[in-house]
Amino acid sequence: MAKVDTSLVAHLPLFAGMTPDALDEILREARSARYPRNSAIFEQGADAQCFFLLLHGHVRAAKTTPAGEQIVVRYVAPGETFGLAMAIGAARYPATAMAVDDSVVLIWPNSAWPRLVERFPALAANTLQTVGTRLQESHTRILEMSTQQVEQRIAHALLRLAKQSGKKLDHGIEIDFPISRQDIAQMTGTTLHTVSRILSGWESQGLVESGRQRIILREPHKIVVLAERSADSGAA
Amino acid sequence: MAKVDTSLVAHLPLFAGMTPDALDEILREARSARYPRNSAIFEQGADAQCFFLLLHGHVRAAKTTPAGEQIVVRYVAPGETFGLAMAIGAARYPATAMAVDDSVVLIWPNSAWPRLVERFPALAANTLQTVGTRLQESHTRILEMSTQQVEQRIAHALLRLAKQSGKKLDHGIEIDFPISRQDIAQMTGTTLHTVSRILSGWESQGLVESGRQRIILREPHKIVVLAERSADSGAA
DNA sequence: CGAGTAGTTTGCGTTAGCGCAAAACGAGGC
DNA sequence: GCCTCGTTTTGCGCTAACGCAAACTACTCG
Repeated sequence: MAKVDTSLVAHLPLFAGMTPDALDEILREARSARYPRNSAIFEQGADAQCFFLLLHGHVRAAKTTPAGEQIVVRYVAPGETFGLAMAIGAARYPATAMAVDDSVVLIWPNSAWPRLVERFPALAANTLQTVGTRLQESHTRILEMSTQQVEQRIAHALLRLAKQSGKKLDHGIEIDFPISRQDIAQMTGTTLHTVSRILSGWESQGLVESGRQRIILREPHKIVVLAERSADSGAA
Repeated sequence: MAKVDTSLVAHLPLFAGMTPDALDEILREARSARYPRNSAIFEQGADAQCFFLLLHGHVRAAKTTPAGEQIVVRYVAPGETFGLAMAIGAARYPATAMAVDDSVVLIWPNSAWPRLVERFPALAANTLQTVGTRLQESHTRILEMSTQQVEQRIAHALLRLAKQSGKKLDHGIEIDFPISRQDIAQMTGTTLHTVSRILSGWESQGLVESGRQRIILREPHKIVVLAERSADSGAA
């Protein structure tokens, strides 16, 4: 098994406040794996046997209803953990994780978690912080879904993606992984039709440039205005 | 300051796996306080200086938009913690907490948290579990808001409240604290008008009995059916 | 290079649920 | 016992967004 270079991950929040030795010891318990684009990393409902740290690529976590409808829980960016079912006391994965781009991950067996936490309590504290942050983001999303209309929710979603995984171009910010209208719909609680209509509208106003699984924000500032305007303030 | 009886709280998930001595030491750092009905415990945006454990009563955590709209994040039941801003790395409270019934809480200064966690790592692990559970519930709520219609969401919300804070009566289950149509609307992402219409409908079918800030589920089983039926299956 | 497939756009009819407004109700205070 | 105020109910019109269907586009694979 190839050794993981500690310098690549030392700065991550997960490892905040740890000595190089500690980090080394933690990394020794992990193996790494590569998942090609569109391959599943784990399935919702499966026994949770590992937890993951994304090194390269992008992963989509999605939840499916009994009726087969899906929502996107989040997109995982490099440096973030996912599949923490065991840390939060779940025996099964509550969502499906799929690589949306060729991805490289570190994998720890869940059996290592209790031992690591005992030896390095900072691990639990750091994880608590990230889970807490996600909880807050979740609440923000609920607030948006309750109070804003679709156009604003889409604006917020794209801005968040741009912030998390945006690649600066000279003519705007490109979202750095393949994402479909359907995906955006599943992030915002709407339909791909409505997303398509709204993006078409924005495109004709020069706010975005978009194509097949590809979105470039050309006028991020104007999209911020869209996102923040309150329900009543109308169009031109 | 009155000493807190350890036997009342020893069984709580927060203190799982702790010795009586440890528990005693933790409780020594807390003070208790009483909040009358409809009084605020902390306000969204205020400096987070304490965290809380609810002993008696019920507390509503709500988030407000800049425009003044509110959503209910959750209702806190006795035995649950709230106001954990610091544990999850936030300097300010992300929501407002208000006692919906006369309530008694334990209060720790945030300054005690790092020390307690260092001395009792199980505290961080236990908190991680509860925060993780809340995160999952949050995701479930997003899933519901995205895929279900209002009637089903209300059904789910009431069933959850009944499970968490239901009082068994011989003719049904009563939700054990004052809750208005507006509150339910803010839990489900709809308006008090729509909630009122739907509850009226249920009342005339004998599914619930409800009045001013008071709801009794008369036919919980039939409400479960409502909650679970998929979008297409129509009415009689 | 050509067929097939997955993603996107767009038109059109429908509707769930909103928003306003007004009336009815009920609990608590004086 | 009467008045007041907050909650609930209900009618009515409206519209944002859905859902279906069909056309269009652009990768991918053979």
